[in-house]
Amino acid sequence: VCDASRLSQEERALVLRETAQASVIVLTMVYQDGTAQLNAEQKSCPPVSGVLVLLKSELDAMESEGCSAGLPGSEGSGCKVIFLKLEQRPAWAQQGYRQDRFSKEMLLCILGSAQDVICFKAKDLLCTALQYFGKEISWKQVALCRILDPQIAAWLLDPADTASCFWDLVAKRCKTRAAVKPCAGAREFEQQPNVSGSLLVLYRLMMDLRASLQEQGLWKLFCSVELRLTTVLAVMEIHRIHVDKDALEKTSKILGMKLKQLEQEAHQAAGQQFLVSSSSQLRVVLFEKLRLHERCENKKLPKTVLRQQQSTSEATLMQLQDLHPLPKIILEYRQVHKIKSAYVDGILSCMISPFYNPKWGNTSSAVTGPITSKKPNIQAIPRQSIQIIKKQYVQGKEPEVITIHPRSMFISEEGWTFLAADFSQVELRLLAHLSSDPELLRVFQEPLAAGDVFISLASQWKGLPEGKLKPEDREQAKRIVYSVVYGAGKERLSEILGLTAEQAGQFVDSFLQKYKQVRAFTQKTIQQCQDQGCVVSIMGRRRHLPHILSPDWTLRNQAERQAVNFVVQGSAADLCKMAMIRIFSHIASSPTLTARLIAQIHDELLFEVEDSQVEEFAGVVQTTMESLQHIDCFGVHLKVPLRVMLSSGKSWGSLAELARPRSLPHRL
DNA sequence: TTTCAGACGCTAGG
DNA sequence: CCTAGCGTCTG
Repeated sequence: VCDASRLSQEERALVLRETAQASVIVLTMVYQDGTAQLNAEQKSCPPVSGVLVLLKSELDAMESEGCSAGLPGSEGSGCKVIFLKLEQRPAWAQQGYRQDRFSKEMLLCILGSAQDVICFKAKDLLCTALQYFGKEISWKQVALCRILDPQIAAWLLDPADTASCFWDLVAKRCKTRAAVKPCAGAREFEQQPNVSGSLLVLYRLMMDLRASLQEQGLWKLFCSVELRLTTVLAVMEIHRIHVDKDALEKTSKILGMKLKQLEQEAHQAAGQQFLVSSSSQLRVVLFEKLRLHERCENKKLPKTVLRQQQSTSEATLMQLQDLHPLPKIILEYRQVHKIKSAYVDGILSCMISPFYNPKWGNTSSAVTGPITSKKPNIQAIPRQSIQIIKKQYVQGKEPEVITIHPRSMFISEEGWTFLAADFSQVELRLLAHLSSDPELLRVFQEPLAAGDVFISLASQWKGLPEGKLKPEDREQAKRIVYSVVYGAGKERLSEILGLTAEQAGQFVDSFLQKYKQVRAFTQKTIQQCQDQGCVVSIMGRRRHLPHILSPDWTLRNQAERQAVNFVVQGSAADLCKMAMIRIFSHIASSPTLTARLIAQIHDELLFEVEDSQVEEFAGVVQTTMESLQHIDCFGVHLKVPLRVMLSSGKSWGSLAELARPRSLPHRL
């Protein structure tokens, strides 16, 4: 290993030339505690010390076949390992800029081109690199980079096996492993300080994974979706969102007071002290002390899944609220408590600097394929605001009503605007496409599709004109549709709808009667899963469901629902990922556009756009997203058009719908 | 006796 | 159906 800081000017130039010409580059980050990205799962991420770069100038087929002796220490010809020191220094201390500059130059050389690079946990590396570059280099300069990440490759091969550490992956996926380390256990090998040897193993691992991906026809999906998404996510993660910290702190206090007040009310209603947030204590009060369940024997109260006890869930409390004041109080308590703990205090604890900036992590490893957000979970921040009535104890003052909306705490920067683009009813549209149900297709294909889909669906289903429908009809139609999409049974639906299982079952039946092909699609999917052991999404993503043939009725039924659910949800995830990539590329290749992707809330993309570019960019987003009806390279041709709703505003909580540009008619 | 990880319950999002 | 995350309760 050669330390870049010890190289002479001439040697550095040579290394840069070699980098540009290298056939393969393998990278890993090294942390200040001496561990690397390849070491076992680290809980806390220690500060970065640098990057190890392995340059491989010639791609010898022999080696990847496993024919060479290939002991980790004795790299064959054409290999060079360089250590790049990466240290964040305060701006005033940038004196050692020479070495600094070389590291940056080198990294840019590696990440700025489109050559193949291999890195385990590529997104982390990209994030640190981007942060290291700071403002000197625009993210657009690394927008084209392609980092092959074995973790993602393995996940694509089998989404079920949870993200394992590097050495587990090697053990599981490396066919040439025997040649690499004849008898040593992974642990022992891991202890070895020979990181450059590990880099060679990393290279082999990726080659083997590539072979598996190619065998299974997943290579294209890997390269043109997952790989490119890594960059999109890294750039998104670097961007910081402005949060109104003062307002958050203020609401935290208000909510705290409200909780105390509700707690007292609950104690009073119950006639005793108890821990309101504890479901087990609440169970005792509701069913042993007050015996409320005896007063509603006609209704079936839900039980907890594992212990078959009386549940205290929302569904139960809703049914009990006419019998006693307590359930209502608990419901409100829980709602307020949830908002306070997860979305106000939770966000506050995620903020780093005293002023603002929440950071959001993003992993690409969930079973169904969608991206998920963490710390805070931006995807689960309540859509609607809640009303809080603050009692005034000062004489003569009216009770004050306060609205609390966690989303409105997210504010755009000065001179910038939030733009949200929402794929309307993607899942339902996909269901229409996948099932080819004529009635369902008609809902979307008719020119009147400009209206509310659920209203037309409800009217079609119930045989009533749209004007005669009540809002409940729409809501019911929506819930039934999604429970069918999600594969929920009638028991589950009855809970959601607050009806008996029989009634719910009737609804589902009458729905499936009207849309016959939907049931056919469900059965076809299950059949396919039974035949092949897996189901496939619209762009070729797979999920293996071994339980589909299980003799256990519960397991098999679950697998059947998962199969159907995966095809619809997984395909929706595909479309959203594709949308992110396309829009990202568009911005990256535009010299003027500066819009940044901030968050993805499943079927909604949230951008921060310079005020002057909102109109132009809105057009780009809409055309790009709606054009995903046809994705030629994946053979995707949806039978229904895709619709995108746009809205914009200065805060995430107050977005106003944007008029649809004239140039984009409702239908082509 | 105290502490802490893991199981369980609930609910926000889609 | 599948996420994340907060809170109790248990051993």
